[in-house]
Amino acid sequence: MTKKTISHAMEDYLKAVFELGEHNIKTQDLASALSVSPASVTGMLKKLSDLQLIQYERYRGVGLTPAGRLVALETIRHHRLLETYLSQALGYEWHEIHDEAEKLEHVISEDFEARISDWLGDPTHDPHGDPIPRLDGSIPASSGVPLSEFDINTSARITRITNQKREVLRYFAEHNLKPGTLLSVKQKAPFDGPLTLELNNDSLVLAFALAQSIYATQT
Amino acid sequence: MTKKTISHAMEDYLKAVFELGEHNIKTQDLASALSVSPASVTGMLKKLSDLQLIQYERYRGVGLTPAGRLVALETIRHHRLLETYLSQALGYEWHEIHDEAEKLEHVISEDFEARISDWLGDPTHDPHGDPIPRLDGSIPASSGVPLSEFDINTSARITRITNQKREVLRYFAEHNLKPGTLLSVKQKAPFDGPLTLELNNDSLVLAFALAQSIYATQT
DNA sequence: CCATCTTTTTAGGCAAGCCTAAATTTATTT
DNA sequence: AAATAAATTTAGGCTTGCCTAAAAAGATGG
Repeated sequence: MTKKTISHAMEDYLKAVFELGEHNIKTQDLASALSVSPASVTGMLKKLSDLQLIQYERYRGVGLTPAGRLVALETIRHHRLLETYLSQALGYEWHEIHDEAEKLEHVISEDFEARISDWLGDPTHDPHGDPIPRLDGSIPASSGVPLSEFDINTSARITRITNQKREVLRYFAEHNLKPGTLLSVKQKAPFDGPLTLELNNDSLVLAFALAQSIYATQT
Repeated sequence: MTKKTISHAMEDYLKAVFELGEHNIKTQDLASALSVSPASVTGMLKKLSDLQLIQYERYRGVGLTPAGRLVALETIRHHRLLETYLSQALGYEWHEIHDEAEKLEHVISEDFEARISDWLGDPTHDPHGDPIPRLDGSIPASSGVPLSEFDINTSARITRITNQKREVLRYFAEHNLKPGTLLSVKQKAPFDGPLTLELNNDSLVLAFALAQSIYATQT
């Protein structure tokens, strides 16, 4: 069991491959996901391939090996546990947690990970509703469909927010659009137009694209 | 106010200069403190000097500028707040906190720092009794003299442990030799020989060198 | 005061990760 | 099927932070 050294940059690449779909990921997708040039991606892919963390044939896409998948999941587990901890233990606002977690995720020990998971009661989902991978690499189930797909006049409970943009998250937070919140879809304008929601005894009009990033289950 | 970028390595160098006494620090001292070659130290000193963080003339010693001192204190503040937080919020054992804090100190945001300081009630000293520098760069006062200097049959309260070695800290922790603990010095063998202490209704014989790293005030 | 010893610096290198510019390969269009 | 376009890789460079080996400066003792 020779545990190779995996750099922070490598963790970021593996995480990005996972988040882009695990298989058949293209150089350019990684480049833009990581804000790095395509040439840099090629270089790193070679290293990751040598370490057997990805499957890579030049000019074809790239995919995670089981070992690489585990590293990605471990990193994501760190990230989501940290987000949850920052939010619950230190009172971070919901839209502020991402950047701090992004820096800490590469640095914390397994011991730290275990302690915050324990403190939190081994949560299965983070404040955005994203599932927190388990130590064995399995992923807790998530429920819900995008709000944009709901029928008119149905009540729903938000389960997950997939939008990552700071400003959008801040806006969502302001309007209490976060996991757990109850609402109902009042109107849907045609041709993928805005939805009119009712929540907090108030009504809110939401762009279609934003409604696509809010998942909910019918109640 | 052009805030230059200061790398983690630079923070470590500045912290080391501070901890070695702030002024007249020699290349070799830094090299061994940082487990790095003397040549590497020279290289880094040049960079820090260009950034006006240290005063440096080749072949002479090195000292901190006011700006460098602030960076060092900021880093130490992070470290000691983290040690305190890990210990109090996450139940870390007293001897386990150093390594984790060492990694986190370079990564946390000012916001994180403020939040844990607040959670802790703005503590002035960390679990080892080391003072936590304030935001303005001032350093809370510490009291106590080494146990080795106490007279026989005096009672004392431990205020600080300056020993850094993991195994020693573990040993101290086992015997409850930590800040706050009450004890009395029963015997002192001559020629800097071991001290016999009484604490926890038990007696303990302690090497002179170890007693030098335990500070206490008379009670 | 000079020869030796120690400390420090210079010189030259290496690995990570990134870059741009120039091939090269694959994909698409006509 | 060629021509063009797009994606990817190669080539060559840069910075950071470390290294070793050799040169230079400073300290010391006879």
